[in-house]
Amino acid sequence: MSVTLKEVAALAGVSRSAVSRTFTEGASVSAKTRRKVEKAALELGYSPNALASSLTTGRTKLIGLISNNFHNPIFLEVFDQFTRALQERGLRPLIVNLTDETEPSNSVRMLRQYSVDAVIVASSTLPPSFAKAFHDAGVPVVHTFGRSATSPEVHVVGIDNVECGRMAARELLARGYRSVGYLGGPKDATSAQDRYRGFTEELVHHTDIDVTHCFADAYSFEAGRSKMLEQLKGSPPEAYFCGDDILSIGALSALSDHGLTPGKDIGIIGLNDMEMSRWESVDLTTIHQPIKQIITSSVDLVEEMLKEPQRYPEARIFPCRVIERGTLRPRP
Amino acid sequence: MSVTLKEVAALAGVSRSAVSRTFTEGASVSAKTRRKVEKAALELGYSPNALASSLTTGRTKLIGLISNNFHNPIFLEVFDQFTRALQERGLRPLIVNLTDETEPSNSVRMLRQYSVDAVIVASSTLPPSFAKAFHDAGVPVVHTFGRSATSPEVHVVGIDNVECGRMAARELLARGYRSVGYLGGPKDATSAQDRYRGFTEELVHHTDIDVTHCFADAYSFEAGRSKMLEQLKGSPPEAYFCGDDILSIGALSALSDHGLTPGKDIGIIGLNDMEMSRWESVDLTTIHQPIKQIITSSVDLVEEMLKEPQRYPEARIFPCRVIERGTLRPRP
DNA sequence: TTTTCCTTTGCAACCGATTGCAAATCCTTC
DNA sequence: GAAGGATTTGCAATCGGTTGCAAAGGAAAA
Repeated sequence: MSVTLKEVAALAGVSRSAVSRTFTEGASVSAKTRRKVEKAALELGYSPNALASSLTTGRTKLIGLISNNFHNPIFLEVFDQFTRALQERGLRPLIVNLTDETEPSNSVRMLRQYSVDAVIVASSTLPPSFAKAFHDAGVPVVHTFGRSATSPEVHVVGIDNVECGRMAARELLARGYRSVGYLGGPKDATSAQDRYRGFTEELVHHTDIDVTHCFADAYSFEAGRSKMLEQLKGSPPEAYFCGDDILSIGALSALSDHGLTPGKDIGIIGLNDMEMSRWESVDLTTIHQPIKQIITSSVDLVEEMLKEPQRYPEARIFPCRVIERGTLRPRP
Repeated sequence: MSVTLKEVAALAGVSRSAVSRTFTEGASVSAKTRRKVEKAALELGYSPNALASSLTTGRTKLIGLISNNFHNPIFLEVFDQFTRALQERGLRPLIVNLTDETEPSNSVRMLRQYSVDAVIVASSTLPPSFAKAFHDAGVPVVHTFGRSATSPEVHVVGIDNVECGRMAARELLARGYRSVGYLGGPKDATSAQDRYRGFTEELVHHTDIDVTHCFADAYSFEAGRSKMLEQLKGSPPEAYFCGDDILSIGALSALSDHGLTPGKDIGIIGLNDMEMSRWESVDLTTIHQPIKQIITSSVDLVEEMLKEPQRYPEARIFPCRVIERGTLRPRP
């Protein structure tokens, strides 16, 4: 079927080692043999079998990329960035889509079977223990969008979710809202928990402000929408911090059902600043999360771990900032 | 580092073949040795190295998944479906993100280096020749969302784009629009071309109907929006067939800029019926493309090609249907 | 118990590469 | 032209498995 080292060696009239060496960076080959080999390789259409070489080198350049957020449009951007960043560095993403049915522990085994060089867990809804399982199995791991504080054993790249919660609270205060709510992601997601904590912490001394909260079932449009519809049945606060742009957009849809104008009747501030939030029809005030930097940094970190597997774990935290658009009333 | 066959064999007190055989379906091992081996494997935490075995078996269970549409939200659904369908069958997706910078021919070489068992080209904007390159290199390939007519050498799964164009034209006619336009995807995409052809073919005998057309630069929100803004500078037709929902949504945004109400002032019909099109705020009349069936069928086809590599190429075409929502005026 | 046949087992070669080591070749330098 | 050192080369072992083949073991039949 496909051309092997041996055939190239035969055609070039050299040993197999010579061929191998012409294709490995920094090996010792004379210009003459290199020429012969390259000619033969071209003629035969040879390119080395990465998997076979991984056997001896111990490196596959395969990186497991695990996620479970296939219903949040931000993840299209995330995948785009990740796949580009990885392939720019000659690494190949092996995707794992963690659905509710799939047993998480399976993915550890499976990725080990394919001897991935490292794993990126790209999700804020997977527990730190999940990322740690890879670490324990001896697989270098980076938890992108993970919780920074309580993950001392695993590299984390992302944002300070607690601080984002505070930031949202401050923003709502600054605009004079007297009652505010948090509409978070799933209760068991660390991001939802941390944002909640920051949000309430910031408001705890403002006893004159009414604070409520609730958690959506998922980071998805439908979840945000239905949770907001539920809220609107009662007496909702003046403004909401939604734990994610897609929740915000779901919430906006619910508002519109009730004939409420965002920014006027009810304030909404999101988190992420995904492309869609910039659309004129959405025009969502939100907290910008520097996705691209986070992802580039994650892949940098992966590369560094390949060189130095026992590297001491670190948390790389990127600052966020409020992007003012049309879904909060103006500052007084 | 990781546990190997040899160590398990040693612990279990059997030969390496015995261990190998306990882990390969349908090999001949007695219940007794199987028990011994399984015990030892469990104790050591052994799982076979898929890549090493691929060397002899010639099967990696790696499937190349190539796309370039990372700016169309429908592709999040597409990736979700593909990754699930593949992993349900024990296959692993190796993603290639074809950006403008990446040389397409590189991806052929790269995927061969990783000896993928097959390749899925999931894009309607890549030329048939791209898919064919894999075929020529001896790699089984399925072109999902590809052009059916002119690709006799490669398996294609998707829809009849010409027919969809006709369908859109008929729908606009049925609603009494007297001037209609086609706002297509990139001019060099076969899907954009075929939809255009069907659309104009259907209208060619309706000499009383004014037909115009234009092509957006990409299947993206921004491209749809800016192309529609451009159209609105002139004297636009009464209704548009947009070659994709995301183009439609971009177009809707442009309409709203001009204070035009879709369905009332200007009609829009899209194609795809992605999740977002169902959102109340979008409420897009569109032609439903059965994504899930297309993807399941693509993966089925991949599986069948693994069994029978020289399988005669076929086109699997799925019917589409109009989904009526709010962006066309009612039938008279 | 012996013969026959079927199942299970281990040996050893092989898959497509890499790499340490020693031999061979090439350059310098005298 | 020979000695010396630096490069380049090929051999052979190795990575972690699979598999054809022949030998060993077991069960059934005689």
